Parts: sequence; structure tokens; C-alpha cells
Amino acid sequence: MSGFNVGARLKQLRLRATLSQRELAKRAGVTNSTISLIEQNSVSPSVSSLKKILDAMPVSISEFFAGEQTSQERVFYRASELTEIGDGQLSWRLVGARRPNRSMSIIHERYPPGADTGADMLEHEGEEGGVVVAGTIELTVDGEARLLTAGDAYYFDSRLPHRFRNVSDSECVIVSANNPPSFSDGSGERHHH
Amino acid sequence: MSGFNVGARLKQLRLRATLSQRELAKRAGVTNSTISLIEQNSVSPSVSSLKKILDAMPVSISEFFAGEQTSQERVFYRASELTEIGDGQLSWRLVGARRPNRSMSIIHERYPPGADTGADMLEHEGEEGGVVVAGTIELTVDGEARLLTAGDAYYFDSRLPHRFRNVSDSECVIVSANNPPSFSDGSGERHHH
DNA sequence: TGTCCTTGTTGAAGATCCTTGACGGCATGA
DNA sequence: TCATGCCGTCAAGGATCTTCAACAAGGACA
Repeated sequence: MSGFNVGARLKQLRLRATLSQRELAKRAGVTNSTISLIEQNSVSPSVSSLKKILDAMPVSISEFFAGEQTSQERVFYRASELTEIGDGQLSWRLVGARRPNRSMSIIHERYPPGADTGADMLEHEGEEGGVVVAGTIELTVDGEARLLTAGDAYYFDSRLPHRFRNVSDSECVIVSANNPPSFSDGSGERHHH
Repeated sequence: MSGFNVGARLKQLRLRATLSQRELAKRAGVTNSTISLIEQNSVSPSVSSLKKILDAMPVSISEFFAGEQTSQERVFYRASELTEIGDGQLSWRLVGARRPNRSMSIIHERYPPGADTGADMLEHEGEEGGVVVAGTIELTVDGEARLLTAGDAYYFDSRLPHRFRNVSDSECVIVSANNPPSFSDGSGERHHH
């Protein structure tokens, strides 16, 4: 039912990196036994352990499970099916998140009043652009700020430092695209007890 | 280090599905306490538990971690400055038309009632996707038709024959993107969306 | 042969996850 | 006001994951 063989997948990646169980364990900060048991599917590792192990290869967790996606190339997405990649404050809903080798990221973005991508400017490879669908947004690119309202648009080289901020008192909605596909994610830390 | 907030992500998905901790737990075959502890990052769930929970939404494990990937001229356009490339019946307004070596075409599209890209299906290189902002559109891709309404989205390989048609009695608005850009600047040749 | 290194496996002990069964808070409604 | 129901949280203990430490098998070298 699981449909995904964690042990086999780990072994495959480990061998691809030409690492022994012990060597991988050492880099990952776990014991060789852990690797052994996981590879035999004798246990189902915790996400935290799995992540430690993958980080040592390195392979992202998302990549680890990449084979799990049914490789289906979907065309239609209901609004509720878009993949939320926002941080709780602002909402970014990605179209076709699971699509393999997507050439663009198309995102339905909602910025409540006060929402802000942060004073430390974003910078990454590629190009991005979008259209403001509703509300007002303050967009700063390379030091130049502008207020955009419904119907206005933007397009810039993503290497230029940029920032989105809703300085109005109503929600702002944007549909954006960027190429090559990239998106960041809020971060957090797990704690022990 | 973790860089990925499992608890917040689970909560986000659960709320999107409008499920309580108890209801999700019931469907997943775990207890509500498990959900609670995971959402608080008090524990790092085992992969098997996480999978049971996600299966109940349903969300693939790959999708769960989709946001985990690390991220890595003229900028502003007033609505009136977008370049109209429609045919008089429907309106397509291109963002950054004159930008050299643009990697995408982002288009603000308006389809009045009855508007139609034509019975002879469009086919061209690249990929395209978009979000329906208002109204309803009938999108046919590779023989399969679907009605999309505000908030819905699509993404497909542009080589598949496709057609957009507004079969409702109100205007439909879409923001779309395609890559590589199918439209060069304002001059002459238009090839199709 | 013998030693030394590496490999992956495994039982028992320890650490963590998960469930049981409670609790208080906040609604709805008798 | 009290009952009912659903919400999310939490302590304790059982279930599972992870480590520790030992083991056997194989290769390299003398």
C-alpha cells in the first residue's frame, strides 16, 4: 500500500554516491545500524533521521521522494489543489508543483495588509514577472519602489534585489511566473522534549 | 538546519482541507494526539506515519516536501502600457513586450462571452500555464475539456493541441505565462498562445 | 596462515514516537 | 445554568526507532 520503497531508494542513492553504510552514517551523524535497518525496511525512519542522512549525500527530501510522484502530467488544477508554499502570513499557491521538469513556476499570490517578503531583499537566478489582479502592492526592485494596482504588471531579472510589500489596508492578489522555476520556503526548527 | 517546518506544513495542508485534528486523525488511522504533537514540532514523525496522514487528505509525500527545494531594463508597467496582442475579439496584453531576450511571455487575457481561440487547435513548442482570475473558461487540451473558474489553474505542454473558449455569458480574465516566449515584440508575426 | 582492514548484519538497551485517556476552552442550545 | 459536542493540548506508558557493541564474511598483504 505504501507504494514507495524507502529502503531500496536509500540504498540506490547511497550506492550512487559510492558510500558505504558506515561512511554515510558517519557523515550524517547516525550509526551504521540505522542505515542498515532502514535499507532493509526493518524500520520506517523518522523524518528527522532521514533528513540527516540525505543531507550527507546530499539529496533533498523532496528529491528522495521524487519517484513517488505518479509522474502524471496533469493539466487542470482546481483552486483547492494548488500547492501552498506561503509562510502563513502571505499565501503563494503554486501551479503544477508536482510536474517533473517544469520550465516555469506560476504562482497565485495573496498578500494580506502588511504582508512583506522581507527587508532583506530577495535575489536569485532567472527572470520573473506578473500581473496585479486586485488591490495594491509596493514593489521595490534594485532600489526603485513603485505602487502597482489592479491591471499593472512587472517583469525583471531576478538577480536584482527585490521586495513585495502590501502597504494598503486591503488584500492584494497577483499572478506571477518565474523562469527557471524557483521558489523559497519558510524555515523552521524542530525542538526536542 | 532542518530548513523545513514539518509541523507548519502539515497544519497548513490540514487547514486547506478544512479538517480538524481529530477528523484527519480518524481518516488516517492515527490519533489526534499524534497530529497535535507533529504540528507543534514536538516530535518528528516517522515516514510511515506521515504517509498515512497525508494519504487521508490526500496529498503525496512528494508534494508535502515540494516547497523544500532551496531557492536559490524596465520593471514596472502600468495597465495601460501593456502591449495589446489580441485580435479585437479577445484581448491579450503582453507584459514586457519590448524586453530583449525575455525568457517568458506573461499575458493578461480577457475573453468576452463567446470568445474562442478557434476550432483548429493551437500547437507550438514550450510549456504554458495560468490562473483564472475571474469568470469561467472552457479549456480543451489533447481532447479533454474542462470548465475552469476563478482561482483554478492549468499547466501543459504547448505541443498538445489546445483551445480556450468562453462559453459563459460574462467576461473571463486569465493571467498566463509561457516559455519559451511565443510572442516577440509588437511587430507583426503572432503565433499563437 | 595470520593480522588488519573493510563490509553489512543483529540482539539488547536506550531514546523517541505514538496511543491512551484525561483536561480546559469555546461554542451551541435546551 | 447546565448539558452536549467539538476543539487542541498534555502526562504516562506501550510501541517503535536508534544506538551500542558484538559478529561473520571478504579482501589485502606479509
